[in-house]
Amino acid sequence: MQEQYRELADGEEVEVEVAIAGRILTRRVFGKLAFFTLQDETGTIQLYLDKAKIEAEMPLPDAFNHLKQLTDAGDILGVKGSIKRTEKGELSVKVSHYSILTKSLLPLPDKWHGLTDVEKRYRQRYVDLIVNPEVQQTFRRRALITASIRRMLNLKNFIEIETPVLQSEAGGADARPFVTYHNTLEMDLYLRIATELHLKRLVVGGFERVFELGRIFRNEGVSTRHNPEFTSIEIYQAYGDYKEMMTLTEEMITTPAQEVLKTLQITYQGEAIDLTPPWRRVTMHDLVKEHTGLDFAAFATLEEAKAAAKAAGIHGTEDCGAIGKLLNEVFEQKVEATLIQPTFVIDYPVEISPLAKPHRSKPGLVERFELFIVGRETANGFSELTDPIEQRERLEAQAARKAEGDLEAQGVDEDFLTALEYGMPPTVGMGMGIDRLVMLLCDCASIRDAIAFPLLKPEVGEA
RNA sequence: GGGUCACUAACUCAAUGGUAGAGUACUCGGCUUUUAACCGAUUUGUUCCGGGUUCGAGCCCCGGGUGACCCA
Repeated sequence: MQEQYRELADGEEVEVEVAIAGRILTRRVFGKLAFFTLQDETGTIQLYLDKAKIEAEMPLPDAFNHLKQLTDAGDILGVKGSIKRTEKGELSVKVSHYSILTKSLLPLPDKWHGLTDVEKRYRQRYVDLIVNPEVQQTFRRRALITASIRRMLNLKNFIEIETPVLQSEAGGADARPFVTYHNTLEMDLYLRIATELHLKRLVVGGFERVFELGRIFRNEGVSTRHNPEFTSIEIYQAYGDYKEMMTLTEEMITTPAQEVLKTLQITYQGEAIDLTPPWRRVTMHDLVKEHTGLDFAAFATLEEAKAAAKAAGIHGTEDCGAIGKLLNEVFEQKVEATLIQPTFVIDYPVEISPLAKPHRSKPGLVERFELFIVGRETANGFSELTDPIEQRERLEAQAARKAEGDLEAQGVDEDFLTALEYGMPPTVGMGMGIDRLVMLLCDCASIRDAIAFPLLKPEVGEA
């Protein structure tokens, strides 16, 4: 409505009948005249409430005083009237009829300072949404972003299939699962920690382009970048390789950026980010060399590499039992935080990539990429291991760690191995955290600003 | 897991170890062009919880809770 009557001059009126409803945000009341600010989903508009007009039009005696006395900020009001831009330039609905639709029993937070207590904003998100319009905008954008990704993938003939949340074996990632119990089956079930193993079953079944955008659960701590339930997208493409998947990953971020933000030049926490593709693709070896001078291709032994890394100021080198792990350690300590602009780090050591297929030409490496933006891992993809025998060995190694007490290790998913034994086509897969993507595109400092109802401990005396 | 900080009225915030306060909101009165309207009046409390020190604790000490930030 603000848009529709943009051209209306100050003091000018239009004889149309409009009807709107919304929440009263502020009230400015005089003897025989009042101004309310009304908010609905699309924005705010002023109500011009003239005693003479209302009482001429409404049958209720003393209608104006009723309105003055019975309404508070926070109430939901429906009105009919005409359009007028006031002498002070504020577009208003000149009210002829009103109806109090819902009474608010609790007062709204301070109209000037608003609700700033972070804890209260998360605990009572409904109040946060009423008084902080930018919060609504984030969740509106989040919905548009996921819709955009789905639309784009559907156009490329990817289909979304929902896979089980309740699983008898939680696999596909290294993480502690949530455990629950099925009463009639008398068995423990786990909430999924990834969608990977079921989506791969679908690839075996003949779905060549499949994805799922959905909630997964990991039984871990809470921080500005972690919420125990979060949303991921995993996507699998048969007969594709990691280079194609990198291009698709670019599109999965630039498409929503372009459609929702209308730009590829974004700002995250004051840092300018250019999303214009193609993004830099660089090997982990080259990046480490670039930032530290260490050339891991030149080291003949683990001991030699450790000594060099230690000299370069890397800590925790003793825990690295393989050259690949050491390389990754150096990468994490010296390179990761510097990758502000979108960068695909490629060709990972096999030691830290248990589910990825060996590199076609570089021994000891796998065809894997991770996407970094603002120093954070944003996506992870690789050509999938399809060999059922090797997969069994790797899962059994995991199960052994689990038996030794590693709570994040996976068990053996026998049915998944059976699926692989029927034969899985060469496939590339990719996973991306939707909450972190929303954080990036909506400039959220905390993951809690990208999740409507983040997990909080109950307050004492509550619940 | 470790460290730092915060928690006082519905909201935003004050209060040297000495009577718990202001603004907003709410309630009442006045006002026909406001934009945090204004003017006047009234009211608003488990100072996060539990101990301790003290003649006296919102403030100091110990323990706990919730949250924020940083680190691992």
